[in-house]
Amino acid sequence: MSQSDGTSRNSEGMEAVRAARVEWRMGQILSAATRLLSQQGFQKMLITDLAKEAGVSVGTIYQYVDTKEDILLLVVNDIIESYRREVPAAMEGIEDPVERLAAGFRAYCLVVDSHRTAALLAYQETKSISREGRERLMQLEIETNSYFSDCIQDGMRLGKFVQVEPAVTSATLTMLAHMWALKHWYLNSMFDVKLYIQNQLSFITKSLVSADHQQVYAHLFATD
Amino acid sequence: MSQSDGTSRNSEGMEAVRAARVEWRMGQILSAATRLLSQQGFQKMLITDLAKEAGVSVGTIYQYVDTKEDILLLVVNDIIESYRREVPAAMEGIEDPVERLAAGFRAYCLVVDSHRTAALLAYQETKSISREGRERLMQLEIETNSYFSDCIQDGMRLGKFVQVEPAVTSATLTMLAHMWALKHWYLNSMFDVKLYIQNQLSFITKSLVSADHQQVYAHLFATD
Amino acid sequence: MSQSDGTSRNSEGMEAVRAARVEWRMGQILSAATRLLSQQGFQKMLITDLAKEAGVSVGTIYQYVDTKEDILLLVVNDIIESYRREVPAAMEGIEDPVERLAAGFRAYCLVVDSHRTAALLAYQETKSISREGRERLMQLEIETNSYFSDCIQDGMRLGKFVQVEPAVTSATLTMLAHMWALKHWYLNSMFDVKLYIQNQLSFITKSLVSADHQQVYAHLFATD
Amino acid sequence: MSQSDGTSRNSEGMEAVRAARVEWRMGQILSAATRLLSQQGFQKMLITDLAKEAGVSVGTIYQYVDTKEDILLLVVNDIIESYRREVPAAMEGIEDPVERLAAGFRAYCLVVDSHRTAALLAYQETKSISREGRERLMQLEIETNSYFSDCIQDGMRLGKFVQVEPAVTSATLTMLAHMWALKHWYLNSMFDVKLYIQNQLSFITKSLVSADHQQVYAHLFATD
DNA sequence: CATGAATGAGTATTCATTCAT
DNA sequence: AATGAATGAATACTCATTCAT
Repeated sequence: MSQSDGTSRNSEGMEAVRAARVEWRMGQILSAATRLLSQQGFQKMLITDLAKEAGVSVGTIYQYVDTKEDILLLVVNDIIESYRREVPAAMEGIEDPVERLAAGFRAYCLVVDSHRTAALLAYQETKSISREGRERLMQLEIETNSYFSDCIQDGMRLGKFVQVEPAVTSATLTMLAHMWALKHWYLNSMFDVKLYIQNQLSFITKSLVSADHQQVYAHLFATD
Repeated sequence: MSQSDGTSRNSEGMEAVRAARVEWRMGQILSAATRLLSQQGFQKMLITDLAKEAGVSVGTIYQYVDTKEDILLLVVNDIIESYRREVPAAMEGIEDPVERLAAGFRAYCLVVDSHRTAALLAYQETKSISREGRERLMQLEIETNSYFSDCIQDGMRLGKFVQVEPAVTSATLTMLAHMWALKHWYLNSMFDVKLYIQNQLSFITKSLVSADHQQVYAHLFATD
Repeated sequence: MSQSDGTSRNSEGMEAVRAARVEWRMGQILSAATRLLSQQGFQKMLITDLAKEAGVSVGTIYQYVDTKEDILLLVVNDIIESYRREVPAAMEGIEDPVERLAAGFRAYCLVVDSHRTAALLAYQETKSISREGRERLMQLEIETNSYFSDCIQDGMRLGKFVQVEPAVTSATLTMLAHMWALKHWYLNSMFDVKLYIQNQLSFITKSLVSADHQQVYAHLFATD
Repeated sequence: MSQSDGTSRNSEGMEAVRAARVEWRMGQILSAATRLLSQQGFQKMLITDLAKEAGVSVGTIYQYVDTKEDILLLVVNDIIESYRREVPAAMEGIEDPVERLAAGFRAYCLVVDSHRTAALLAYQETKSISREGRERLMQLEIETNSYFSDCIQDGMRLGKFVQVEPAVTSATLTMLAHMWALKHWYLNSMFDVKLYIQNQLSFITKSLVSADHQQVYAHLFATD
C-alpha cells in the first residue's frame, strides 16, 4: 500500500491532480457563466465573453463542455442537485406532516435563494434547453411536488389538514418557492428570505391547517 | 354638403380601408407570431418562417413593424391590454372587498388562460424584450398588484380579512394567476381553468378570510 | 386643315396635352432627383424618397423610367445635351483659334457651373452607370476634346500656339472645366465662375500662346 | 537578464509574430479590396467576394475591420499616407522654388500612378466614405495645396514666377496630378507617367515661369 | 394615368466551434 | 493541456420593382 505500489500511487496522484484541476476549471467557468447568464441571458452570453470573465481561453472552455448549451445545463443542474440534496434532508426524520411540509418548503426557498440565478434561468431559458434537459427539470419538479404531496396527504389523513387537491396544492407550494426568484425584483426591497418564508408559510398553513389544529401550529403563523 | 363633402367622405373612406387593412395584417402577424413564439421561442423564430406562417412576405411584415423585437412586444402588449381591460372591469362596482378580490383574481386567470402563450413569453423572453418593454410589464404587474392590494386592505379594515402583508399577498395572487400558464404542462391533465380558479380561490380565501366571516364566503371555498 | 379635320385636331390636341404632362412630370422628377442625388448620391437616394420629394407616387415614377439607373442617366444626359448645345454654339463663327478656344472653354465652364451636380455625378457615380451610359459619356468627352484639339492644331499651324501635344492639352482643358465642379468645395469661398474662368484662361493662354502673340491676346491674361 | 528576460523575450516574440500576422492579413485584404473596388465599386464589392479574392474567410476579414466601410478607408488611407510620405520628401532640401514645385508635382503624380485605383476611388466613392474619412481627404488636399502654394509664393517673390492667384494655381496642380488617374482611360494609350509628367510640367512652367527666367528652366519645358 | 401595398432576392455581420501550434 | 486565430453557416433587414385597384 505504500512505497512498493509507487507507480500506482503516482498515477493515482496524477489522477487526483487532474481531477482537482478539472474541478477548479469547472468552478471558474461555472461561476463566470452564472454571473453572465443572470446579467445577459443565454443568447447574449458570448463564449468569448465567458472566456474573458472566467480568465481562460475559448479553447479551454471547449475542453470541459461540448456545447454552449452544456454550460446552461451545468448551471441548472447545480440547482437540481441542491434541491435533491437539501429538501429531503430537511424533511427527513420529521414525523409531523405539518412540520415536515414547513421544513421542506423552508429548505426549498433557501435553495432558491442561494441559486436565484439558476432558478430564474430554469424559467427564462426553457427554449434554450434541450428536450432532455427540459424533461429532467420537469421530472425534478414532479419529484419535489410528490414530497409535498405526501405530507399533504398524511396531514389530511390525520385531520390536521383540510381536504384539498394534493396535486395543485403541492404545485402551488413549489410555485411559491420559485416566486422568490421570479418576483425578486418586486419583493427584494421589502423582504429578505427569512421574512418571505415566514409570510408564505403563514399564508399556506392558515389555509391548510384545519381549524382545530391551528392553535398547535401558531408558531408557523407568526409574521414577524 | 355635396362636392366638398364627397371628397372628405372619400378620404375618410380610404382612411377607414387603410386602418382596416392595417388591423387585419397586424392580426395575421400577431397570431402567426404567437404560434411560432410558443413553439420555438424568440430566437429560433425566423422572420422568414413567420412570413410563411402568416401568409405574407417578409417585406410586408417590416411594413408593420420596425424590428423583430417589435413582434415580441406586439404579442406581449396584447396581453397587457387585455389585463388592463378585463381585470378592472370585472372588479368594478363590487362593493365587498372579498368578492371584488375573487372577481379580480378570476378575471386575471381567465385572461391568462386566453393568452397562455403570451403570459408564458413574458417570463421566458424577458431578456429579449427591450428595457421599455420590460418596464411596461413590471409597471403593469405593480398596477395589478395594487388592485388586489386595495381589496386586501379594505377587507382587513372591515375585519373580513386577517392581518397580512398586502404587498406579498397581492403579489402571491398575481403569481398564482400566472401559475396557470407557467405550470400548465403539469396542471393541464388534471384541471381546466374553471376548476383551477375554484381551487386557488378556495386556497386563498381560506387563508385570508377571518374565522368569523368564513361562513359568509363559503361559496368561494367550494372545490367542486 | 381646320374644322373638317376635327378628329385629327382633337387627337393632336390630346397628344399635345399628353406630351405636356409627360414633360411636366419628367421635370418634377428630374429636379427632385438632381437635388437628392447631390445630397445623398445614387445608392442612398431611395425611390420612395424621390417620390416624396417629387410629390408623386412611386408608381408614377416607374411610368416614366424603367429603372432607377435611368434616372441617373437622365440627369447626366441633361448635362451632355447642354454641352453639345452650348459649346459648339459658343465657338461657331469665331475664326481666330485662340479666341475660339477661349470661347469654348468659357462656355464649357458655364455649363459645368449651371449643372454642377450632374457634372459631379458623372465622376462619382461611374460605377452606377451602365456600360452604355459610361461609353456615351466617354464619347462625349472625346468629342469635346476634339473641339479643343482642333483649335489647338489650328493655332499651332498659324504659329499662334507653341508646339504641344494636342491630346493632353485638350484633355487638360476639359479637366480644368470639370475642376470647377470637382473642387467647388475648395474654390467656392474664393471665386465665382467668372473669376475662375478668367484665372484659368489666363493660366492656359500664358502657356499656349507663343511669345510673339501674347501681346495680341493680353485681354485673356487679365486676372481681375 | 536570464529568467525574467526569457519570459519578456518570449512575449515580445509573440507580440512580434502577432503584429507580423496582422500586417500580412491587412495586406491581403487591402490588395484584394483594391482590386475589387476598382472593378466593381464599393456597393457591388461583396464581402463574400472579397474574402474569396483575399483567400481568407469572411470571419477573418471582420477580425481586422469593423465595417465594410473600414475597408474603403483602409484603401484611401493607404494613398493618403503615401502622399504625406513621398511629396514632402521629394521637395525637401530643394531651395529653388521652381525646381521644388516641379519635384513636388512629379512626386505627386508618381504616387497617383502607383495608387491609381485608390486615387480614383477617392473621387468615386465620396458618398460611401464617412464624414471623418471625407474630411481627412479634404484636409490632405488642402495640405498638399499649401506645399505647392508656398513654392508659388516664393517664386513670385523672387520674380521667377509671374503674378498668379496661388490658391487656384496650387489647386490646379493637384487637379492635374489627379487627372492622371481620372483620365487614365483616355491618356493611357498615348502616354506613360513619365511622359505625362513631362508634358504637364512643361504646360505649367510655360505658364508660370516669368519670361526672363524661362531660359534657366528650359529642361522643364522639354516635351520628349 | 396614378397609386402605394406587397413582394422577395440580396448581403453585411455575428458568433459557436475547430484545430494547428 | 491551453491557446486564440480562423472558419462559414445562419439571419435580420432593405429597397427596387410590380400590379391590382
